[in-house]
Amino acid sequence: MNIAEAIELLKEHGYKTTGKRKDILTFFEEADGYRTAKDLIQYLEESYDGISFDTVYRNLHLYNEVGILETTELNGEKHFRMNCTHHHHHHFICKDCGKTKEIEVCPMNEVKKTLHNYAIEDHKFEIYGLCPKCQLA
Amino acid sequence: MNIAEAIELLKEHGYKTTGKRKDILTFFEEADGYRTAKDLIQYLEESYDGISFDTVYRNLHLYNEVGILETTELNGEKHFRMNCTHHHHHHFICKDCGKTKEIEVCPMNEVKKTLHNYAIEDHKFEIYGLCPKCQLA
DNA sequence: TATCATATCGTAATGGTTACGATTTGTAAA
DNA sequence: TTTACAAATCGTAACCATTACGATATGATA
Repeated sequence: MNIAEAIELLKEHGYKTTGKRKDILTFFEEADGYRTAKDLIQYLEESYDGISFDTVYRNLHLYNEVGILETTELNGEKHFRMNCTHHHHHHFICKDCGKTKEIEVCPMNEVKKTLHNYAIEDHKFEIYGLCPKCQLA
Repeated sequence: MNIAEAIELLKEHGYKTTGKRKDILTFFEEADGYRTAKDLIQYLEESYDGISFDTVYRNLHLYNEVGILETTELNGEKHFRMNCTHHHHHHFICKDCGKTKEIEVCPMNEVKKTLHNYAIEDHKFEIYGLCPKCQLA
């Protein structure tokens, strides 16, 4: 998902294009990994003095709903990243910088065989640790 | 992990055995699935009027540290269950009742092959949905 | 049974998130 | 281009799970 696609998606859903919304997209495009609401607020405050929590959280939820962002919970805090739409995969997540590496392995087909009569709605497979760069730092 | 093992484990680590600590163990043994701090407080208040948050959370953390409980985060709230010590496995978790079913599949060996130079510290593989009982209810 | 480290209490503080009335601003129609 | 209005944002308070702390009570050991 890139910025142009995201703006198009918002328009399709009838949402307005505002400066802040564009800046939020820019932030996540540059981030290339998971970021928190706090990270985003810090970024936006450079351009907008006194940005409202309401604006930040409302847009994060909106973006998540329409599929621009995906989210995961780490240490009691929600983290967001640009959605990878192309195909199903999972992530290695660096605990230090938040950057992710795609993992192609998904064991769900195998798992489904062992879960007769269970209604599977969702699954989460994440690997945590330090990326090569952050090990050196 | 059963209650006797857990109490033994606490003693080994030099922690005292109190009525509340035993009751917390009873709660989780009967629970047979993931429960929140709130659930536990509700249970303890039946026997102890005005139980302190401090007591509840301190003991939950303690139990997690010594390996009596394992924990996961669902919907922004920490959930705890008795630790399954016997072997490495993952869980299907029912969104309704919190009960779990063990999943023997673990794709980490395969994943490790694709993560050269990454320092893997941890991983999470969980399946969410409704168990057979909760689908009927 | 005396001692003392540990456990608990009562409650306030913290941190992330949500909510809301008032105000501003894109957008599309006139 | 102006108007009209729904949507977006602001400023701030409330919410909820969790953490923290000084004072008090209580298991465990000697």
